[in-house]
Amino acid sequence: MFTLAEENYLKAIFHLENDYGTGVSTNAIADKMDTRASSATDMIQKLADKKVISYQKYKGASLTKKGKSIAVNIIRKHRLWEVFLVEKLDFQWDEVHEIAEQLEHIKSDELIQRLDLFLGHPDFDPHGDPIPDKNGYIKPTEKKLLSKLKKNQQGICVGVKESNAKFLQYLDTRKIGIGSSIKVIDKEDFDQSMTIQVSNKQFFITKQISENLYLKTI
Amino acid sequence: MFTLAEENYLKAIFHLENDYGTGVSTNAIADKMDTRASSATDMIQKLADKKVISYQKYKGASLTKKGKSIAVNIIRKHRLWEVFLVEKLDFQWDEVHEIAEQLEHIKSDELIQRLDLFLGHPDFDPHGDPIPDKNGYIKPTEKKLLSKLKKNQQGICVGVKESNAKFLQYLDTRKIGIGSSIKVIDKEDFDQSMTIQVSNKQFFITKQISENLYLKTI
DNA sequence: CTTAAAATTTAGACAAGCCTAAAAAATAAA
DNA sequence: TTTATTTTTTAGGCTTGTCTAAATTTTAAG
Repeated sequence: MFTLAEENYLKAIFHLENDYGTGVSTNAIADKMDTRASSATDMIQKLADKKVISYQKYKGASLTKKGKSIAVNIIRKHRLWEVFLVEKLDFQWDEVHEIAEQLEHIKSDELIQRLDLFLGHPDFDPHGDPIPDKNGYIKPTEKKLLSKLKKNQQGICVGVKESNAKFLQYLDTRKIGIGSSIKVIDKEDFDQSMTIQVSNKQFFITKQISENLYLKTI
Repeated sequence: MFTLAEENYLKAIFHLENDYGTGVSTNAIADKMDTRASSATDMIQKLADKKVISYQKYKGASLTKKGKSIAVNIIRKHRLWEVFLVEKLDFQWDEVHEIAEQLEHIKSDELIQRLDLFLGHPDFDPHGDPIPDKNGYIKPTEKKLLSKLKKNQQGICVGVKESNAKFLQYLDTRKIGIGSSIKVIDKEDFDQSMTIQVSNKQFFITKQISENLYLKTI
């Protein structure tokens, strides 16, 4: 069995490997976990002892098959709970992360199986991230950053890159959410700013915004 | 803020005070927490420092107003989650305790408020125990042990005293659950055994059983 | 009322998970 | 390639919550 801290480290390493490739540095882990490098080293050594990461001194860490399976399962739980919070308890999508961080550590396979059924086996969480199935399979999604789209291209919003509350609240004021259809009306070359259309309304966004919105292009 | 261990001790002390009156002994707490008396002493001292119990060396402990409010809130969360598990996820009432033990420690007032609403503000959990309201008020219930009933008296099953899985499973085989109507057909004075009737079927039970079933008498 | 037994507390240790400070290794710069 | 800088690890400590063993207090028994 794994402790809460161990689970959180495994999750962090998974996300880091996903975002920046295999072989995660001690500092990167410490950073993600908001802790010191020495603490990260301690935990890395413990996780290596438990065979959930492979690790050589000074060479960084990466998840073993077993470690990855544990991490993916935690992510599955996290995302299912987020769906529950938004769909059933009417939370806003920018309010659920912290609570799901707690709920993801509840230990009961039966619970997650039933929750999944109760929610109708959802494929995506409220941020548009795919929910791994019970075997840990993650459906590959072809999502593009809005900033990659050219003039007149369009797509469906499936998620955000940075999910800090301020940004999500900004999106809410513009009525942009998962499922919103977004079309690029115009794009300025020199600063990458865009005019976009969302459900009949057009407005202007900066590069900062377009680089943090994922679309599934049609 | 209180740690998981602290919350569990507070809950244990609450239940002990409820069942056996005020001023709970160190041994009783250690027993309930399945730990050693010395460990209980340590925690008792810490909780006294935090003003959530009042305590004098060698004299036992009891919850302060603040401590009681924390304990009741945990119990509220526990029982709401139990309702969720049974009503929404179709768990059996004997399967939910362990999971609720974990869920009760999730920290979010907003979550519990919304869960309560989602469940329709239930008054009782699946074991027939009352759910404290958000102010900590517990509706007083007049429940009697089945063993206290005389021949020909009857009542509605509202809960169990000991809720270990084996006992609950026994009840299931006899189709006894919350809401079951139970009538005492006959009672033996010498060993307190009874013949009872549950939905047209009569059967024989020992004192052990009748002392662990709570009925709301009509 | 004095002693024996039981209950409780204290003392000292240990694992988990964190910290700071210092040492060692790897990488970058001159 | 030698030095300086950054990264990583080690060493030693701290807190939480647990333990055993020993000391103390309370309660029960004679």
